Amino acid sequence: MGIEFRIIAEDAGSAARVCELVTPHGVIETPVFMPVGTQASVKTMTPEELEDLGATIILANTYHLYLRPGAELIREAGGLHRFMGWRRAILTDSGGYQVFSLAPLRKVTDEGVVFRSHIDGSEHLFTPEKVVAIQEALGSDIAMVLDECAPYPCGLEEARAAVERTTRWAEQSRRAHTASGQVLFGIVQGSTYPARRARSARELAALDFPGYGIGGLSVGEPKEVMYAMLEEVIPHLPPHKPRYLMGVGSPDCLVEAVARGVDMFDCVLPTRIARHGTVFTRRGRLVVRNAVCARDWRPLDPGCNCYTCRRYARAYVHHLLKAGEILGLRLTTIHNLHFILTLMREMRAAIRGGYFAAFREEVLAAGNFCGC
RNA sequence: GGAGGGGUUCCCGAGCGGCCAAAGGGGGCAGACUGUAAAUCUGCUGGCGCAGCCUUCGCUGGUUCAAAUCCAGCCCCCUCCA
Repeated sequence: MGIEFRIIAEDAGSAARVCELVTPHGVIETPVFMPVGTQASVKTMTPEELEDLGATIILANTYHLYLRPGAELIREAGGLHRFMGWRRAILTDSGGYQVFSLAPLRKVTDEGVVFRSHIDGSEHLFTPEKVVAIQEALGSDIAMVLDECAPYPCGLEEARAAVERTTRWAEQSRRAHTASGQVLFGIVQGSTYPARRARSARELAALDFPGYGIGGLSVGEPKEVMYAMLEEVIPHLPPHKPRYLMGVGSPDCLVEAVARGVDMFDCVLPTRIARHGTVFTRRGRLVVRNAVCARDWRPLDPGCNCYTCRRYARAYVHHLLKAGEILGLRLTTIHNLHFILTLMREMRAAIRGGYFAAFREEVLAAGNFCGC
């Protein structure tokens, strides 16, 4: 029940590395960014477009797919890949994040999480075992254990309870997981407490998962705190296993996390802000929705060779966005995913080529990408 | 020609003597967004030397301490009847 994970190159000046992760649906080069397709769809994108953009793995969500259309239906379809027409790899998140994002609609107990459906209000109990079973039915390549994602800020006692529960649930999940062709990752928690983080990492490492998620970060804490937590956690994780920083996202955070040894990422930021009218450029963020772009005939990011930038001016994309045209959402999404996926490709090349330090400086010089 | 109804801040539209610079939408302007309850959410939207003052509710006069609100005349618009 292992997973093939090879280290291809390591940066001399940091913990950054290039690896290959072998899945039943292709080999993934890391550091990798996984576009988020919560409901079996990366919003506005077709699978073909995602392939063209160079995505090798995407993310889907257990909680959402369980509620609609249901795990059984997806099993009937022949699994998530066939259901959605995506040939490459899929990672399913457990629903642990919904513990955080749907806080008003759920109750956490030692047994699991009871959610009141955000769709129809019905109650559903998610236990670690059940969440594993759902993901086995979905047939993703990588499944995640149910965890308790604590909010920020979070008191020490609350954080401690959440980690202990998460670790206990991880053990139960590990035992419950039987699917071949799918691997299950554990998740490190511990809020912003170094000792909790380190302990969580050690305990999970002892459970010998094929990979490790680092969760409960980028939930509102300062970036420096997030970086500090990574430095606390990663030394305790086995070097020959993939490390996945869950929910991160912005270009600067990506390089900084890679420099600290993270291999995998997912984030809604590029796709969400795209739909809301903001795009990434080499010089920072650009709000195409704003009036300055109304008569701007340049592409979103001069020098970018994505489909959008090759064909359209800011003025046109601005108009589409103002007019509420669906194409506008698609064009900005294509651009932002291209930007992030290209950033990751360049980062891998930089690590391999021995110039990661310079590359990192260059990305940080572009400024603050997530507005905080 | 006759009978009704109506003209409100960028647009639609409420208000029908003071609590009205005027509800609510829309539009506009800006902000937020990091394992997606998110094509969403938040703020601002007459001017100024801004705890106050000035200009604004078709136009012109008038009544009143006080009018977008009442009266008179005029100008437009809509519906119906001839």
